[in-house]
Amino acid sequence: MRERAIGRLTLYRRTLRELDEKMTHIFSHQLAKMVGVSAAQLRRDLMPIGYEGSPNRGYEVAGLLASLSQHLDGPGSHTVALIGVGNLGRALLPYFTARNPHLRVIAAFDTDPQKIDRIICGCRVYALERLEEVIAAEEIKVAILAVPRDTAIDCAQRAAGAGVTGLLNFAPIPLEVPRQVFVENVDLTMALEKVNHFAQRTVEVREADHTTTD
Amino acid sequence: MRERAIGRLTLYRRTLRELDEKMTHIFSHQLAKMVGVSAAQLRRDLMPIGYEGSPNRGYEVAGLLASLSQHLDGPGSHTVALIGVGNLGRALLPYFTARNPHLRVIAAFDTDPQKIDRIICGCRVYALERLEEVIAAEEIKVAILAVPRDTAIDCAQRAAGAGVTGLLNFAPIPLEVPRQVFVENVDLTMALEKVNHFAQRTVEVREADHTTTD
DNA sequence: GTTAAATTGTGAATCTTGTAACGCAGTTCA
DNA sequence: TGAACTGCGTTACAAGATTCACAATTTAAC
Repeated sequence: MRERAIGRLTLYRRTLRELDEKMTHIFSHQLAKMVGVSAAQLRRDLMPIGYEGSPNRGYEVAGLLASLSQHLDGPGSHTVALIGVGNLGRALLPYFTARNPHLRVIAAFDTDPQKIDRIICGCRVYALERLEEVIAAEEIKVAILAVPRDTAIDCAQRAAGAGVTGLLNFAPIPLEVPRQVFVENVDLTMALEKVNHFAQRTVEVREADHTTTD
Repeated sequence: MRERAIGRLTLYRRTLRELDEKMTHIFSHQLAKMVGVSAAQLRRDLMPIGYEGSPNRGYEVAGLLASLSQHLDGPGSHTVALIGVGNLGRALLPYFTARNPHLRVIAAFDTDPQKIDRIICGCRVYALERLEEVIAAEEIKVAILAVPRDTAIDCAQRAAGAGVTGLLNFAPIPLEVPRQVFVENVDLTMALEKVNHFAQRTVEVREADHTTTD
């Protein structure tokens, strides 16, 4: 399925989870508004998962939820490793732990001896040398990469070699991994600079508007 | 200009900044590889900014850098506000401060009395009530929204009302702001779940491969 | 049982994004 | 000098995503 759509499916699921006890049915336009997409897009996204709503009653919340989860989660483990426990890593740990009980971060890795063997948010920090060992033993398939840029490529390759098939990469550098490994890049600096660009442009537009209407 | 392309322009600039002292010229395919895009796409992205490279010598690093910055940064202030100094906010502050000297986070806001008036990473934390006042006084145009979901919409509206025209939103909820305000949503939970989905799928594919080749 | 209202699922159209191809201009080397 | 490279800028094309529009369908009301 198309990548963007999968991302939105997770949003639908998250929203539905909160609705689950409040209502039994929901219309596409209602759910769409809560998530911030158009109703047409939501319906199109749902098409491939095969769950059908009924006209005049919409989707059954529980049923759609189950159907979404079945499609989103595979048969695998749903455990995650965090590589790099720096500033960002230490923030991501409680962030994900608090939000998603289904996806547990069960192992972290760092080179700092101060951090090794400590337990943060219920997650043990291992020495980076033990990356392959622990990932293989726990059969972890997903890793969050929050290491400095210079070590990112190496860490990614080692993780992939140990069996990881999905990477959430915060390092601003293209990773080099086998094609079957899925990589999602999150570049926060890029995002902020992009916002800045359009924010500045809006200032110009506003000023232009001002002068023309003046 | 197209939104995706602007994001890539920031990547080109960032990479060029590091190259600036190492080499005077660079070819499109070299820079493209460092950033992780195709050479054709890079050249295409550069088209609208009007900077011309020369065949057989490529682009002049310093010149392209200047041209990029001129197009990316507007005439405005280049200052940023951080709204919400929780786990994520406290991590983002040093993250952005360390990485981008051009884009300075100069004000943070929170409701926690413990944090108010403290200075973190050279950035003062104000009471949330003073949001409008400080943003207007400092003429801040860009804000990072790292508050709990329930307060995000309200904070966004207040920021927009005070003159902010660009928002980097980490709250997993659609904001309601005037159309001219640019919003970039970063949903970390969605990103991780997306990675998980494709990681699990890869496991299936691998197993399928295994059985067929077996 | 029939009608009316509302919503779904989906084909077609539109818009956006990425890729490939190609002419052109410098540069090098004979 | 000119012939052959090499890489740039641009245009044309393909792929992908989003929106539009509407027939089909279900329920509620009468």
